[in-house]
Amino acid sequence: MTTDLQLKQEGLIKDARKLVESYPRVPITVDCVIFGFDENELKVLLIRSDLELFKDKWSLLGDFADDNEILDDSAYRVLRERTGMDDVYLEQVKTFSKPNRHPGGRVLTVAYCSLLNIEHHQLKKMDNELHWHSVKTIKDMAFDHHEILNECYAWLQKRIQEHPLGFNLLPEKFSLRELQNLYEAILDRKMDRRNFRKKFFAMDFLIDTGLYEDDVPHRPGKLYQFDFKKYGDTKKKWSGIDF
Amino acid sequence: MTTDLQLKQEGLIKDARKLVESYPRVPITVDCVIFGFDENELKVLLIRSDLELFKDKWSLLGDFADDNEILDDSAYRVLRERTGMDDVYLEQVKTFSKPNRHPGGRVLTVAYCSLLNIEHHQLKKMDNELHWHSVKTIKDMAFDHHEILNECYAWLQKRIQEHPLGFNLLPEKFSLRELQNLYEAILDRKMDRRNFRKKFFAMDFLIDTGLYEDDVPHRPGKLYQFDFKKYGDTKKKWSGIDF
DNA sequence: ATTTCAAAGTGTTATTTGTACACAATGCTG
DNA sequence: CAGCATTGTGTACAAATAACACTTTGAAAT
Repeated sequence: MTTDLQLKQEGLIKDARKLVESYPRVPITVDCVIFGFDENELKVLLIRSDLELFKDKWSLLGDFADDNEILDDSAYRVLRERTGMDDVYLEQVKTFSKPNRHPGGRVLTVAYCSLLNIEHHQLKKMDNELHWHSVKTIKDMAFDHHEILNECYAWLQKRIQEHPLGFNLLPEKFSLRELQNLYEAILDRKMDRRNFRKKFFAMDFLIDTGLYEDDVPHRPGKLYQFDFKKYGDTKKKWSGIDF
Repeated sequence: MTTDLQLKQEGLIKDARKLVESYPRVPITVDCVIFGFDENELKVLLIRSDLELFKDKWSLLGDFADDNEILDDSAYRVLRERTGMDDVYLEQVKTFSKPNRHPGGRVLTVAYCSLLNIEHHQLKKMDNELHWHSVKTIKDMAFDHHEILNECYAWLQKRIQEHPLGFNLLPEKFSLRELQNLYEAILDRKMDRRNFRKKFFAMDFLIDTGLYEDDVPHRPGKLYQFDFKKYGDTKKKWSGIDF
């Protein structure tokens, strides 16, 4: 049964469609800034540009958005396809729209920031086009990807002081030294060991596993886990890392 | 003179263009969440939806992006066209991409947050389609605009504690009471008057104009200006409003 | 003129948080 | 079993925050 109202609705939707179709369209990509932590350095996962024009340059992991795909899903898809990992921390950071940022014409890209544990990620798909680069020294990036990286890095520095993101970059069990090394690498400054410990213990989100490091040539440190559940449940304030 | 190298370059660019052209395209809009402050309330400037389908709903100020326009410029254009104002605070907040967020088909929108002084803005263009609404009570918004508003409001709450944005919402000269009312309205909580003053004076960015309020039925307060120059020059830390 | 009112303006104290700093305990190595 | 490197811990001082009350001022009402 088709009522007048339904007919009218359909007409209005057709109008809306006509309006939308009268405007220019732009190809959309997502680019993922995938951070990892290894050898006490913050790393970013890059791929050799697949554009012949940029054949000596490194590129963020990205792809064109599929039709009717919400962009968060596009970004998860890129991660899955490239790293084989599924439950990775991911967050939208910023959209880049300079008309000439892509040599093939206007392409708008939405940058996502992602954090993963390098070791856990088995690199099944780690062909020789993919490499981890030190964030501090990487040069020669394709497109405007260096600008995107810088924005995401700045975003991360700010974000990690407000939320417990860092644990996504560490193994499930970690020592306090590893945790501090991570913070020092990301924030690019030294912190006092005693105050660092005090701060984290005061937050009360670290679970003592009862285990110890076993591959160090000195007194081994305790291993902890981050209590994601408690953090999620209590919504207790993450008191911020300021040092 | 055309060298081989130039020819090759042109070939590569053509390839790149072909690649880009093989992907789907999406219409892009910008939507501006324009905040104002009036009657001790945070307001947002909305327009009656121009879509017949949403004729009883309110819409953010937005427009489709022009060809080859960087989106920041699109947003400034929207502001200029709608409010007649040119030097308005504006910042990109987030991109929204749900495939069904627009009834006329997929439209991606980039949300911008903007702060302006309601009184200063002469509303030359203030036809009766435009209205200031209380952020706390507004309902019946078109598209996913309520979601966008909420994200921008949350963004503002966070941002105003880290940067001196609030002054964009006030007249050039303002009393401390007005400033505090602004913070209380945005952060939605009461603050201690003495500590508030102490904090702002300690930052040392308030210029005493020597003038006083003159339209109040009680002891008039001093009027201050925010020292944008000093703030910009010194990059001195904005110590944050926590109360 | 005097009183009343409402908000401006001001300081102190207690508490919490941040910072600086040093020494004993442990487990591995040779 | 001595030496080494790193873990683990506590205290004192400084700075920031939070709580709190009284005096001053100018306009309005009487």
